[in-house]
Amino acid sequence: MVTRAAPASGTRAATTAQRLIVAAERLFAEHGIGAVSLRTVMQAAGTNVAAIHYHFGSQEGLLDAVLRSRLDQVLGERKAVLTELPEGGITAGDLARAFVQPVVAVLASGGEHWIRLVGRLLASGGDELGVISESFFERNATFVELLERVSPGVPRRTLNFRLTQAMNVTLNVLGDTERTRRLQGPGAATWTTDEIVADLVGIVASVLAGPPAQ
Amino acid sequence: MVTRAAPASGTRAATTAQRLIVAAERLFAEHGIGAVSLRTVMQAAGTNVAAIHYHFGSQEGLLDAVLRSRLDQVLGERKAVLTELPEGGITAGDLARAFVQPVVAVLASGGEHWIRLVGRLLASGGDELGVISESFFERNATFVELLERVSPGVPRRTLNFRLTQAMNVTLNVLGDTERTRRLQGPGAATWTTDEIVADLVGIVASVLAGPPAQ
DNA sequence: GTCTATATTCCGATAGAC
DNA sequence: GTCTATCGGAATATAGAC
Repeated sequence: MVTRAAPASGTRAATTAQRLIVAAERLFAEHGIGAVSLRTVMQAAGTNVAAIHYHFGSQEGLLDAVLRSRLDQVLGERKAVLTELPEGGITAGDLARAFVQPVVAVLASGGEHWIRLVGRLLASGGDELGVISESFFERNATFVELLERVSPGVPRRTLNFRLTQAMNVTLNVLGDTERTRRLQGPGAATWTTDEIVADLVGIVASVLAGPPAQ
Repeated sequence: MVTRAAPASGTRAATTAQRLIVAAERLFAEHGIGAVSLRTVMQAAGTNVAAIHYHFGSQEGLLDAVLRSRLDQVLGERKAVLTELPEGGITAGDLARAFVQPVVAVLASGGEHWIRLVGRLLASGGDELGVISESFFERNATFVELLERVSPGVPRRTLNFRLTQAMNVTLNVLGDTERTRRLQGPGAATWTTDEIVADLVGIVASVLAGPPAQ
């Protein structure tokens, strides 16, 4: 039932709880939460049904553990990136890079499935995001303040709206880079992840800066 | 098994097949496809399990029928909107309005659940989109050509990328307007749908026009 | 902590009466 | 076309041995 913290680096073998989280992360991302049975997770993790109930209590507890497993990394990266921004003269491009970077960091550390899962939950509209929702999405206060400097006079409601959709786009793109490539046509097969990130930052900068004058 | 066309307007009562589609559309949108059992759908539609198998053959056939149920409307609206665009001097704002309008039309005719469902499937990354995928997303050829006039010199891959994300944002916003309001803070409770659409068009125009100069 | 065995409920799909 | 009844299997969850 109790969710343990990640072990110190250098630990030899993955514990049963860790293997369950890794397996659930992938299966939830690929097939959706409701479509994955505990038996499937248990089988992928090489253990038995009782282990899931012992460690996480229920299906919901398992999802919660999966979401928490990379939350600290994102929040820490977000905080670090914000303090590194210069005091004045921030452009929309600067903000876009700072906004996308924490998710890129998760991707680089093998968290593509986590990103896709969170993107799925964001698109689902339900309250399954649980822990994630408040600490990850709604608490964008610092970003909103910085965004106000870039776009003075724009109502706060609109700035929040742009931030929400910037996050939506970021998760949708980075949550499945292979599909992102596939959707852009046959010529995009050699698109590197760095190039995708660069184009993504461009879109996020567009969203944050607001519509062009007509 | 056979999916019938929508009845002529003026038909008095909804058929069993129609009630099943309506119920499945809502349940799939709210809880995800994999999380909805045929028994839940059957109960919401006020019929029995055998009816679903009789009309749609299987769970997959039911999803297919739900997706098709509003596809013609979107495709027709898309075609109409494109032919109404002026020959020359198109702005990114013009394109954004033309891009969003068909989805707004679906929303206005009670299709919010359908939009949310399609948005869910787009975020899921699987191939469950089936019929929708080719005719709705990938065949953006006309839009890409128009976009090339607005943004000359930009690689086609990037234009496709922008269109994909424009659709992602559109579905995410219009698929749950109540949540869109909620996410923008307590002050947004009185946001009308028309105001949301106006801000959405602004974001889509930003995405289509590309990042601002820095 | 990890396993097997099991209790109980629910699932998709079909058969057959009407 | 619509219903009841039912089959075979899979689901969550727990009990209890080790």
